[in-house]
Amino acid sequence: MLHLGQVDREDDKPPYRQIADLLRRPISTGQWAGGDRLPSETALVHHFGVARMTVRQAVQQLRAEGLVVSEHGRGVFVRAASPVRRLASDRFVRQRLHPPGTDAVVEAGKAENTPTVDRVTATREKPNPVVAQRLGLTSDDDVVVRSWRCLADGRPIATAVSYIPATVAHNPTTEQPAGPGGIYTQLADAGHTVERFTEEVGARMPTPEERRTLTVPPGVPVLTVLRTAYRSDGGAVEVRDMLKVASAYLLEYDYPTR
Amino acid sequence: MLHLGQVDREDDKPPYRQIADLLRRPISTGQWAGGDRLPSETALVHHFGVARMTVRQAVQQLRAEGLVVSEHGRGVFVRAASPVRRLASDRFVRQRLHPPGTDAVVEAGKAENTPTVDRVTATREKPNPVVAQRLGLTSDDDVVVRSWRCLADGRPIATAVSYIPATVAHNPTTEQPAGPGGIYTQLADAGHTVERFTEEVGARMPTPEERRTLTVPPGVPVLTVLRTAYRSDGGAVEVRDMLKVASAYLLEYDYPTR
DNA sequence: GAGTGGTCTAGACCACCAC
DNA sequence: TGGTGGTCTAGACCACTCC
Repeated sequence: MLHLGQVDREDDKPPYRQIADLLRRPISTGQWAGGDRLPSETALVHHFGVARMTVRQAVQQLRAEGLVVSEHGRGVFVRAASPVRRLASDRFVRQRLHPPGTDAVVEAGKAENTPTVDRVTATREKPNPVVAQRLGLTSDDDVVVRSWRCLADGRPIATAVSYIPATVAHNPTTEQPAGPGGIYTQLADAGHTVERFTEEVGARMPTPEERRTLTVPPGVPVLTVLRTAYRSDGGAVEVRDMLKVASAYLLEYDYPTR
Repeated sequence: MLHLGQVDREDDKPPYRQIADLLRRPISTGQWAGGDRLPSETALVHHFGVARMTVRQAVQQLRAEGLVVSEHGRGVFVRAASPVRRLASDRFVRQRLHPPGTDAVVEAGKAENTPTVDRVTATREKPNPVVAQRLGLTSDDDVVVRSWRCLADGRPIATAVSYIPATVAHNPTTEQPAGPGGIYTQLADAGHTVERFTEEVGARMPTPEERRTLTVPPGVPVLTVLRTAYRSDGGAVEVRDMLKVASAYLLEYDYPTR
């Protein structure tokens, strides 16, 4: 237990908040490092002299902040400060466009991250209003829809859904579930060289289903990235809807003043 | 109450999750619109035939997802889908640099948002390691630190801290707490015309203190934006550390393929 | 089997809000 | 004043993990 303080029943702040504060301190100072186990709930109950629900509420608070993760039957653990992946937009695109090979993500961090892709699907559908608007289509046109999931070292870190007008993607090579790596290259081969991207970046909490798909612990938000790719004539050739586990990504952008 | 289903005690899924699912449905379908009040806890207790703590756990789940907010003594309300602000990076910069006047943020949404700034501070400090590295300084150099808080219609939506080398900012005009609007203009006047920016964008849950400063309800993450401004000679003239309420922002970037 | 967290119950008192 | 959510208690049983 070490030096954890005590709850002050005179204080206005409710006990569960005080306990959360007391637990947060050794975490933020690094006394408890990533991976360390917190004292068990029963230990905390005895130490603070409160009911178990009160301790649980404090821990729940820390979970919501993303500071700890609890594992059923094992304990509550300080979340390891996850190595941040960098997605350098420009290099990212260059690598994707020039060597047709390598896919996924360029990262500046440790090289042991092995990016893989699974859950690849490819269908032909009518576009939803947002996609239709961005691609300059009507709801009668067809779009080729591809989706996949990105993993690093086998752990899911992102999902993506790509929409391409059927008039652009009717080329058989792009019709196959080609994986994310080659889409822009294939578009270029088909005469649709991408010249410019826009990205709209936001963040929110994942839905329970997204949490399952990405296996993110509670308290970690997702970055939402909606990318549109344009040809030099200004026509949009792809809309890509991406969801990235926030703790695994740092998006990098570089732009001139004018 | 309408058509809310019932809990299936045979189901593996614990009752509180089932209840959360049942409550989520009318919210996501729009049957309960933003601002609508959910049935009271006691009503839900009677309807589902469970203990109050079980209902509270379900509601807590929805709160963590940011779907609802609870107000002490009034009820639990569906969160209004907040009007999204757009920060168009390029226009944003152009407006700031050319007409020295207008500050804050360019937004494409409704025009009734009146951006204001408060809690402006300006000090002179030694840089922390991250800032020193980015500005190419040592920990012995001085930086001029400015911080402020951005509000829209009086509601806090972002905080920012700006670091400028004292050698750049020693000009008295930039020494004053000038507010965020004019910094780049003032730098240009002082001969440090900014040519290029990089931004690193991430997301995380706010700390309790950040929650207080930004008055964000639980369940809403913050976007972290670290911007570095460069002169044409490649020298960094400013590092700006920004925190934006995720539900109020959509960051927009536009970049070419190469 | 012992220890852990996950879930649930049936109460209790309090603070806040609207009427 | 009555209804709302906020907090707390003192139990209970379960599922999971590790030995």
